[in-house]
Amino acid sequence: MTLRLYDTATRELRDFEPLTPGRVGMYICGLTTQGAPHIGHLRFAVAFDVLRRWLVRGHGLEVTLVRNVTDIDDKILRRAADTGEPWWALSYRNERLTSQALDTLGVLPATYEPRATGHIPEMVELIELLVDAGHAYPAQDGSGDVYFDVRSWSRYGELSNQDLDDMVAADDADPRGKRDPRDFALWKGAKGEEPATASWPTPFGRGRPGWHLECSAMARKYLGDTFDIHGGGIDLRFPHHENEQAQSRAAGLDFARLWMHNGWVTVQGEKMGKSLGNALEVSVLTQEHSPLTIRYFLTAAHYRSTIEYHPGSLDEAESAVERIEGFLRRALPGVSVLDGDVEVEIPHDFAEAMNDDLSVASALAAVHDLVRAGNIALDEGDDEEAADIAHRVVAMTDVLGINPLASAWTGGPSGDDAQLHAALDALVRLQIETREQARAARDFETADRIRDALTEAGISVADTAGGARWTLTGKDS
RNA sequence: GGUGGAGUGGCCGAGAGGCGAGGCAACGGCCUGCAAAGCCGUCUACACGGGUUCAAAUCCCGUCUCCACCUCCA
Repeated sequence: MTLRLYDTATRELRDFEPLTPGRVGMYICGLTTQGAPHIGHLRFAVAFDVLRRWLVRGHGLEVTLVRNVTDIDDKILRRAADTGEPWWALSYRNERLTSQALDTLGVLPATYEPRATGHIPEMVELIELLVDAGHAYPAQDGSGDVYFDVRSWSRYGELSNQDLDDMVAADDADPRGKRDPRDFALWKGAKGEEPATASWPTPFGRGRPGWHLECSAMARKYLGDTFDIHGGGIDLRFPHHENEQAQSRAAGLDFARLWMHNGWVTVQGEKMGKSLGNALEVSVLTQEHSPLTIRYFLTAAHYRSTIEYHPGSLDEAESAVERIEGFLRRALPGVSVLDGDVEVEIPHDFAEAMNDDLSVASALAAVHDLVRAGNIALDEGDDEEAADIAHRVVAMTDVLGINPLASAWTGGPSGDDAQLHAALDALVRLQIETREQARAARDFETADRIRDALTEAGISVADTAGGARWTLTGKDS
């Protein structure tokens, strides 16, 4: 089956064919280090994590995923100056926060995460290519800036389908030294008020990278002059990605073959912003909801759609997750951790949905349909069929990164957690045994008292045909 | 002004000419000592106005509303 993906550049679905058979090179932008990330910032990583998993699991491809870290820019320098913290400390602190948040959400690690500041020579090389080709020039005002000459590149605007003459120049753009106000900085000359640590020596003088150049340079270094997929948030389409593509192509590189952009997380219809951002940091949300619930919420809609966040969104996601997990726990008693098994066949309707530009919502419908079928099998006492279905559900949810039995959420079968769980299990079983005896004697008062006490302690007990089953739900439930 | 996208049942959210996606919530039933879970059923929706068609949420024309980007935003 062919994977079809929507290409922002051509605005149509295209059959995906890797440049090199069996291998895929992906570059995704967006890991911000200006501040702590909220779930809106993390959506791109979740969206492309699903793509990456499907390329591997559904198509047997070997994926090289490069996720850049733009660890220096105007905003970082400004914020650092405001607080007195060194810019590199601020940037690294936020990079670590973001990495932790991604780990929490079960996003698989990138193959590599290059930092802009570690690739100055590669950028210089690219600038020299552009200057030699007549597509870039040093600022005429002696500022040390080097600009890309948009008028020299007739294909400028091809990614975002815009005509240069229709663009509105930014009000705050400083036209000094530029041939055209829309020219953008490849390199920024050092300014007196900026810290010495924020500049590097180059043939054009001391300075620091412009915003877009690092991606062109790093994608080229790790993925080659041409690579398969470039992704990021829809807001990056212009100017960031347009400029990346312009400078790379003007330098004679083919650059990305397919562009993918994810939609927003909105709150009351508006792009999630700083004012709400603090309340929606992963570390805050995990106080009320499991990481899996948050991941489910971010995964469940199509990657190009906006996701509307409202109070209650995560409660709904939690119910859906519990439905899937509840089935797996019943169908696979005694199995506490189960990662996807490549031997298990992925159902066709699921695969077709995923191949249709990652139609996750349809794929999830396939999951839920199968969960229902599995629950029916359990009701009918067909444990073998139920277990078989459960393995398929694990395989499907694993592709989406929302497998409730994945070791990513449980921390694995070994270690302190496992020991604690085993100890707790022994204690709870004693209680359940006492309760069973009471129930057998029709002493429901005692039975309910035991169940209530366990519930109070955050342990829920449910009677099933196969005996009582307990789960740790926390004191809220 | 330019570019891209959206408006679907109580809520979230798919679909893109003809079989009621799915989830959440609610209500009724089955099961259960009770509960939880599960299963069955109910709630038959596509911004508005025209048009094309045997058939339109889906195609065409027009209108309204909303969101995003237009040079350092996931």
